[in-house]
Amino acid sequence: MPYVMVQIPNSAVPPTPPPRSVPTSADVARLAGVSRATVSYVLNNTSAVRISEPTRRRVHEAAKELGYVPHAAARSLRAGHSRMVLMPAPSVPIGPLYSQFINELQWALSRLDYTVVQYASLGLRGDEAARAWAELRPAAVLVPVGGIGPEGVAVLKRSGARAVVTLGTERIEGAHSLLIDHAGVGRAAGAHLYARGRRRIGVVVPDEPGLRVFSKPRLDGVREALDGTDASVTVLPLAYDEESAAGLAARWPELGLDAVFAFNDEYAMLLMRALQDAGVTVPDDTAIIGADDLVLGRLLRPRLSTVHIELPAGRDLAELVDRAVRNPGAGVESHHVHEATLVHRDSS
Amino acid sequence: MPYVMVQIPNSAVPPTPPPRSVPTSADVARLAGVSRATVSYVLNNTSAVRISEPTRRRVHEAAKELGYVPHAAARSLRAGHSRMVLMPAPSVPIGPLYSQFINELQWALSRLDYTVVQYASLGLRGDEAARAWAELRPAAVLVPVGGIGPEGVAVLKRSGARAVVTLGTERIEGAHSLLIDHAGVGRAAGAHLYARGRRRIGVVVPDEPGLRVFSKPRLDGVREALDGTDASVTVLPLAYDEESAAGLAARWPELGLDAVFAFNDEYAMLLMRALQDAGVTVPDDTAIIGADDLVLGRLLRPRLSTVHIELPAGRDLAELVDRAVRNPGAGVESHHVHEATLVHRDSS
DNA sequence: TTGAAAGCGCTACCAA
DNA sequence: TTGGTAGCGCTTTCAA
Repeated sequence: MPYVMVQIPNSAVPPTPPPRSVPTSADVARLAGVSRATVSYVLNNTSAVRISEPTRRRVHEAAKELGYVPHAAARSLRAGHSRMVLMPAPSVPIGPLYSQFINELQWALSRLDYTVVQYASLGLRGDEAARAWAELRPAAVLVPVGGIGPEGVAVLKRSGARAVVTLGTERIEGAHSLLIDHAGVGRAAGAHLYARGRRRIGVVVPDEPGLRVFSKPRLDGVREALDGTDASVTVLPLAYDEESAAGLAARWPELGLDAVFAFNDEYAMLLMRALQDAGVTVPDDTAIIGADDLVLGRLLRPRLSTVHIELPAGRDLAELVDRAVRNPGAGVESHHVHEATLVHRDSS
Repeated sequence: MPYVMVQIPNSAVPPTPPPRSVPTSADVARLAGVSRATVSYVLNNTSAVRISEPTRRRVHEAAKELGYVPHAAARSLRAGHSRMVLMPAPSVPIGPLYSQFINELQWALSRLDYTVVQYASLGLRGDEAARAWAELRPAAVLVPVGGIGPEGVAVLKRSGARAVVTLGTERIEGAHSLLIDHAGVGRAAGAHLYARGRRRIGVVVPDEPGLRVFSKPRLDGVREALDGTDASVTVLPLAYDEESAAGLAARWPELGLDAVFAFNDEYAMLLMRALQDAGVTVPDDTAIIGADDLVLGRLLRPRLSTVHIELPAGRDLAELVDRAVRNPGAGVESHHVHEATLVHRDSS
């Protein structure tokens, strides 16, 4: 273990106070001298029923004294539904762009009074994951990318999910789909490099399998843009470490590339450094373009060209979810996220 | 809205198949022609009871046909406990170091058959957050940093949490505490800069309030290391954008600093670029050191000195949680995470 | 204004 | 080997 015990041997601590069991609303009722119904009315501010002020006070005091906290599972079991929005937790560290987006989204959903929960379904494949999510009976499920198919959507809907929203490159049957145009990112990059006179174009594809969902359509986009031209596309596998980058840079002369689309700005930075260390001049020998328009791209020299992609605003997506939850009967919608736009700086 | 509807107007879709209600184990029992008890035995592989093979088959088939998925809330209500480990979702994009750590941890806990859930408690302050978490009746709660106090821990324990583990700079009464030595990071940086002959030392403190929990102890560490010496410490507030960095760099001559500890590698990169653009030479005019030992530090020129900090391995932490859950009566433990170690490269 | 009681879906005890 | 059933904690209808 990389750490070291430092304090409080087990025996030095009073063996936990009398393992008094968790207080329930019945306990509160007993202590306040009222019925469980009254407790529920008071604590939920039920407007259909008027409770006298003294009673209210007694209930609140009893609840506070016992440290009563309602039991969400019991409540939603009784209610027959929950206000939980479930998202699978990303299984690989996703970049700052998506972290930011997820935060915004969580914030917006909280404002709409949803309980947002990221569920780690690491081992699970396809439908297994959907089933695991369904066990929690969420009101809505928001799948960032490629983690679900039509059968998964069906499982969730059958078990009461009022909305399934996917966020990715393709439309999923039965789900609201937000289509992010990753292919468009590749197209923009490819077209730009071509327009700048480049013809032998490399495309970085991260080794990280979790990034495949992004890298595949981006690569396809480059191919599309260059299809029917005299330009060639070379796939360049790359791990996110110096050795891998140096290895790639060492092969640069034999590859004979005059441009590279580096998947995103972070990989672009990695590769650009390795190329520069190997004596390749950017952009004269080889042009480089990244994607995602991160801050770090502006800090590089030469400044990094990139493809900016607009993710849906957290608020808008939260509203889509809310609409879908409130009106699950309505048809499924598909939206296209704004197009990718090219940001030309000095590296291309 | 930054996106555009593209397909399937509401009216073009069959208004969702008859909103058949969610199948329960009773439905499965009915279809299979057995009792609910038998269904439960079969689906849970209850070993204390032997069910005939034909019956098992009938139950499994019925379950599959109905698309039955058990209801987690009902189950844990009945069981009186859950295997949920709850972590608050970070409210600001936390760096790659912590993302990586959280992933590892989730993986390790999944292996131990826990359901790991990140809960977004964005609006909530202090005890409110603890109460919200307690409503879910998690078996354990893992609070990455400064998001809980002793009262919060008490609330959670009262409502059945068998373990509360904190991960931060200080020990919290009643919780298992993993102490990460952020002050040690600052101390290492400060001592290093002093040893390199620097005396007028700046310390970057990010404007981002969510990073305060890290930046405060790191700053304190620098002060500790320099206390009683002839060196001075200057606090440098900085936002993570180019303008803020350029503004700071413009004031550099009047600040007269010969070294700066830049909070972490990302802020170091930002500041280093701004300083270089302003004509400040690194490390001759001003030494820079970062922290967290990210890949990007090795990609800068000069290569960035940094402070490496070893986070607990996900597996070890998962085992600590498991131990605590299985034996909640035992005393609370505090552990020190490994010390910060200095990585000297070219920027200092 | 308050209380009694049913029932959400599930599991586990006890009987058959 | 299988079924009946109580009860987990909560809300809500109906009566008092």
